[in-house]
Amino acid sequence: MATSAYPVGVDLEVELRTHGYRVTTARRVVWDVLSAAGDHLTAPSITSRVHAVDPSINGASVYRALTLFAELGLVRESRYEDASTWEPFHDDAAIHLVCSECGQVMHHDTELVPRLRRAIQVATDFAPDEIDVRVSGRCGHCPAESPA
Amino acid sequence: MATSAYPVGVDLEVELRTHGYRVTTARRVVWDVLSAAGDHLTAPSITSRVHAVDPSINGASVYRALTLFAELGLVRESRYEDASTWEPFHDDAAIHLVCSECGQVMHHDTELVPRLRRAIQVATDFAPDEIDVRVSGRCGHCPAESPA
DNA sequence: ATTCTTGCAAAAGATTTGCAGGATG
DNA sequence: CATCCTGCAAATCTTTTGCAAGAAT
Repeated sequence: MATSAYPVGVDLEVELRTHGYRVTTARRVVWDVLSAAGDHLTAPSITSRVHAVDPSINGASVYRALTLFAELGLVRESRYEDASTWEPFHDDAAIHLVCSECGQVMHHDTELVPRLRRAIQVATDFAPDEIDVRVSGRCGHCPAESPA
Repeated sequence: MATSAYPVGVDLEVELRTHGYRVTTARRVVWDVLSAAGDHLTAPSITSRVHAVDPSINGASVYRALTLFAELGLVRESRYEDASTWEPFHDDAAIHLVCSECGQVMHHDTELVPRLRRAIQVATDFAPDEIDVRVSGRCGHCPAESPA
């Protein structure tokens, strides 16, 4: 059950080299973790996943990789006030379905997002930029709550 | 220019007393900050706003109040992995419009949210619970970027 | 008066930074 | 082989918890 719902479509090595940065193990592993995860992750959770792959990679390097990726526009850092979560940049129309049971995250494309954008433009004086939709619930693989 | 876009509609004192908790200054101030803010806030930002009102309230009490409010269902704690933000509980259909310029947050009700819920139910095997929509952009009061 | 809550302080966890050695181009 | 990156460790900031004193009922 691969979780990757990300059409990654970004060659990390090319991106790094193009901008004069070096391709290193730490950066590759962090990128792999982000690509595989499919949803916003906090730095600590990214770090622990990175460690599962290669425990020799230091936490500080994870932070440095994330910061770099953000500068390159490869990941999006969501700052809800001052708490950060990170995920690979992806199209607006993809919304997040987060299963409360198993933590699995799916992406779902729907024209309702562009539609929502237009609705906002028409109904308000707000000029929308990014739209972030997150839905919690139960995925198809997790059994419905049995009556206790 | 009141920011409060929240139809609060909750009497904190009643909620507390009903459940056997005491009405204290700390709890009242934290509640006021949340009600006035209008969007997800992290604990540190809540704490600093609380301190602006009453510096004698300890940071630990802010955390304890938030935890209590969450248990009472008065606020919603959004956990994106392990980072938390808090806001007063409100109806699903209200989406967040966050101005990147001035930080102002507006709520906007739209039937597209319930519609989105139905669309998910129909198109996927995911059973949606809470839907959280956040839109960044520029509000009507902030001037469009002038060509540099 | 009773006991729930708070403030304080210390502990545990998250994030940033300086520096010397190691890997990359 | 020049220098970019990393690991380490220390510093800083966020969040949690124990305990005795202070408030709310």
